Amino acid sequence: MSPAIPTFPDRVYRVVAHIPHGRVTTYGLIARSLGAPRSARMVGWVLRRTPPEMNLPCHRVVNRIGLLSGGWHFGHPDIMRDLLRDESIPFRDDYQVDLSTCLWNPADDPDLDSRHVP
DNA sequence: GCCTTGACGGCAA
DNA sequence: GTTGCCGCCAAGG
Repeated sequence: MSPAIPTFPDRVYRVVAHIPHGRVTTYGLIARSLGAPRSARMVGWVLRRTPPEMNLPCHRVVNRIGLLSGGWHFGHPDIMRDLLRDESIPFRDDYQVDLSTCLWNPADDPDLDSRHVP
């Protein structure tokens, strides 16, 4: 049978699904954990096409400075901001989270096999 | 079939 | 410290 090679979107979904409650990560960290440190943009492209049926915590993904760059994709940045605030995620500004205390690195999760084979 | 945009990031000037 | 450009890959006009 087909080995079911995990596609790029599948890997992104898996990482996002493993983001702990009350924590956030960045597009760059996700891309880097997938072995494509320069494809952070692709992560955002994948998340934009994320089916809502997956119920992925895509609101826990922010850019490298903690800004809710994808807030408008939830209808309004306030929606994303409210979701994060509901998880007690500290905010530095109205639309910027404090990565210093809630940043989560996918590579730090032992459950994730983010090791890319040569 | 070509050009522009896009939920980004790193580096140079 | 700020501003701008390039890279990456795909979809839309």
